[in-house]
Order: sequence, then structure tokens, then C-alpha cells
Amino acid sequence: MNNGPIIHTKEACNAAVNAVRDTLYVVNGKWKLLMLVSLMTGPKRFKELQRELESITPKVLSKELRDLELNGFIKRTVYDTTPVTVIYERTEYADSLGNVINEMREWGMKHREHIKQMSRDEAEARKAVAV
Amino acid sequence: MNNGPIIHTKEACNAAVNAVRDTLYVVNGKWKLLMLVSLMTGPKRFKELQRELESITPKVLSKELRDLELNGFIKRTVYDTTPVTVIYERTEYADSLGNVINEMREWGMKHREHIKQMSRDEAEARKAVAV
DNA sequence: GATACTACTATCCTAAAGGATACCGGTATC
DNA sequence: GATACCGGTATCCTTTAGGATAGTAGTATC
Repeated sequence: MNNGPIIHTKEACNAAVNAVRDTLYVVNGKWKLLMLVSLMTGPKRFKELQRELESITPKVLSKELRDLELNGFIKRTVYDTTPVTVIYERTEYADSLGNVINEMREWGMKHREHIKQMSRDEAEARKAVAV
Repeated sequence: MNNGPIIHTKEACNAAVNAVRDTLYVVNGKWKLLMLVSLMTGPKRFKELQRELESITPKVLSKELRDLELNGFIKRTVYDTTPVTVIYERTEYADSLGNVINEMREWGMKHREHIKQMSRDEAEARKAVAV
């Protein structure tokens, strides 16, 4: 596995801490990354997003969409139909987060396996004691 | 740039959303990832960590250390000196987050450049208007 | 005429994260 | 005897995230 450059020195470490801090600051919260993932399958309307991200309330969705737009991750377009249609889509800059999201997706899957394995091991241990 | 598998279908998208959600759940908050980065340069004591992560209070540091230990990301060892010495170090499982952290580090650096470039562009635009 | 859809906004509220400050016992140092 | 270091706790407080609920204007549908 490639874990990237090894961080030895205090300076490299501080630079890394700051860079990760910046990233965390931009993608903070429960929803932003999930919304960007959800928009990977194509542009979506407000209600579509709300249905896909179960349990998000319109207020929160609205705010997160505004944040993402301000940061240049999504584009909001209003179509002059009746009633108006509003669609949200990822920008090119959102694609730059692709690697981050992908690593988080992979880690999440591996972590779930890890947890499962641990509870299997625990069950084995209990059985051994019972015998 | 390799952005990983393209997420087309609704199923793949939902799986991705859930995996990213899991990851976010584990590494949530301002501090956990920064602490793991900081521990990359080697095992550290409580006060050392507090000094390196400027502005973290002992209460918060203590709680985050406990969380990280419970999740198996760090190991806490007490040495029976007088007064006691307590050291914290990353476990092997923490290494599995290497790719995630590294991508976040790289993105944070690129993002900073991106912001700088945007404000440079803006300054140019203002100058053009002024002339 | 009642109801439903869209894309939200407004108001209110709770829970959790995180910070400020003080303090503890024990040791060592000045 | 005063001060400082270590590895934290305890207590209190503020800020923020996020959720619940209701409502809006303008169709469109039954």
C-alpha cells in the first residue's frame, strides 16, 4: 500500500496538519461530501436530493447547497418553466475532490469489514470460554 | 488523474454514500485526523500533543485520545517512572487511514493554491476596471 | 373547491462539540 | 517555601450543527 510521503520532520508534519485542517474546514459536516457523491450520478433537483439523502431537512439541504455553491463545488441553474425548475450539478472543481472521496469510500467499506471481523472474533472467543 | 470507479448506478451511488458516511462518522470533528497526522513523527506524550496542536484544551485532547483508543487507532502506554510517563502512538490500523489522510493533505495544499490564484485573478480584474 | 407538487424560507428548539478556567496529587527544581 | 512540570479532571459556558414543524406562491390535478 502506498501511504504517500513519510512525514518525518517537524516542518513537514506541521505543513501536513495545516493542509488537512484546511480540507476538513471546507468539507466539514455530515452532508457536503455525501451530496457531492449523490451528484455523481448526474444533475439533480432539490427534491430529488432530499429524497436521496434521507433524513435531511429542507433547511439544512438549502444551506449546504449554498455553501457548496459559494465554494465553487456545484452550479445552480434555474430554468424558466412553470413552475420553475432548479437543477444542481457538480463543477469541474468538485472533481478535484475525487481522490479524497474515493479513498474515504474505500476506507469506509474496509472498515465495515474490519468491524464485522472483530465481532466474529469476539463470538469465537466467547464460544471458546463457554466450552 | 484517477478518480476511481465512475459511479453510474443508483446502487453504486447509495453504497458510496453509505461508505463515505461511515468514514465521516469515525473521523468526525476538528481533531482526530490532525492528531493522527501529528503522531506520524513518532510516539508523543500528552503535553507534547497539546503543544503541537495549538489551541486544543486538555479536556478536549483527553476525550479525543480516548475516542481514538476505543476505535483502535492509537495505543496508550503508561511507564512506571516518577512521575508516570504516558505515551501515545499510532497502531497499525491507523496506517490504514494513510491514503485518506494523504489525499486530504494533497487536496488542502492544492486548494490553498487555488484560492490564492482566484484572489490574484480578482485583483487583475479590478485593475483592468480601474484603467 | 380540495389537495398535491416544487423550491424553498421562517421560527423554534435540542444536542453536541468545543472552549475557558480552575484544580488535583505527586515530584523536582530554585 | 515558591514555582513549575506532568497527566489529566471538574465545572461551567458558548457556539454551532442540525432537526421539527409550519408556511409560502404559483401551478396543476382530481
